[in-house]
Amino acid sequence: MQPGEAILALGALAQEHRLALFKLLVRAGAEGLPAGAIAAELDIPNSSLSFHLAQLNRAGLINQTRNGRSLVYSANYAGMNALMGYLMENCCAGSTSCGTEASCAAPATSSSERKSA
Amino acid sequence: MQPGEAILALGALAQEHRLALFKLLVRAGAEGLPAGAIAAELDIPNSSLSFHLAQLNRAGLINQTRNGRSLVYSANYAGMNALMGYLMENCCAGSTSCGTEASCAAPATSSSERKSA
DNA sequence: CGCTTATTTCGATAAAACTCGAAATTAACG
DNA sequence: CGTTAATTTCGAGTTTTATCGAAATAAGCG
Repeated sequence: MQPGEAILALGALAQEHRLALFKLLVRAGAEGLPAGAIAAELDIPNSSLSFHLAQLNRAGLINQTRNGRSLVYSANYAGMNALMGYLMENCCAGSTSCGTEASCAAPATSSSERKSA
Repeated sequence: MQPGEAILALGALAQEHRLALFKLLVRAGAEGLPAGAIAAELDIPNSSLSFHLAQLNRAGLINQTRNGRSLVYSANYAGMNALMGYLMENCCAGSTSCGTEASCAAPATSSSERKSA
């Protein structure tokens, strides 16, 4: 993951309605929810919701599929996990004493990401 | 963690310079780095850096201590982990089949959850 | 096929965030 | 205690982001 992608994802989540929306989809699981149901649940005008859905989608945090007339959105767990890994990579510069101190609790996979992941 | 806190933290990280700054501190580990060294490393004017440091500090993502004349900043790993846990809490509404599918890979500890799931 | 419904795009407005030089502050050092 | 070094606050200009109604699009349904 590159800095620009992480900023896109973080910025997508750093907004009241979008955070509520993402967490709603996280709770909903793989089935996801149609846009209309989300708008009703969050009490947001359709046009505003569409804007926010586009942001989350562009950031790779949600997926879109069609079911009949409805567009169904679901959380992209892989994207989320990639983001979290990126934030903690190279924690403490990989020092071994770090993970043992309840810091760097995240998986210190480091894995030296390829540039073109 | 409450939504407002999460938004503050996510917004703090959703910015080019602040993300670079945070990751710099994550790499630096518990020792941290003085403000001046950070400004030099990131090539940001002192006044701009101060603005960004304040944002990260307010979001609970970094700590500040004094060492001689320098103010030393370090990553707050606990704050970071709290944020990541919040984002994935109630993943798939707690269904057991979820964690096994490479979704919800984050620890579904739901440790500090109160009643309000 | 046309009709219906779900969702997105457009446009204008309002609000918030970023930048950075200069001045002010703060604390250590001699 | 004055001086100096490190950092923050202030102010003004620029850029980005959020909001939402109305109109347009797209796709299923009968």
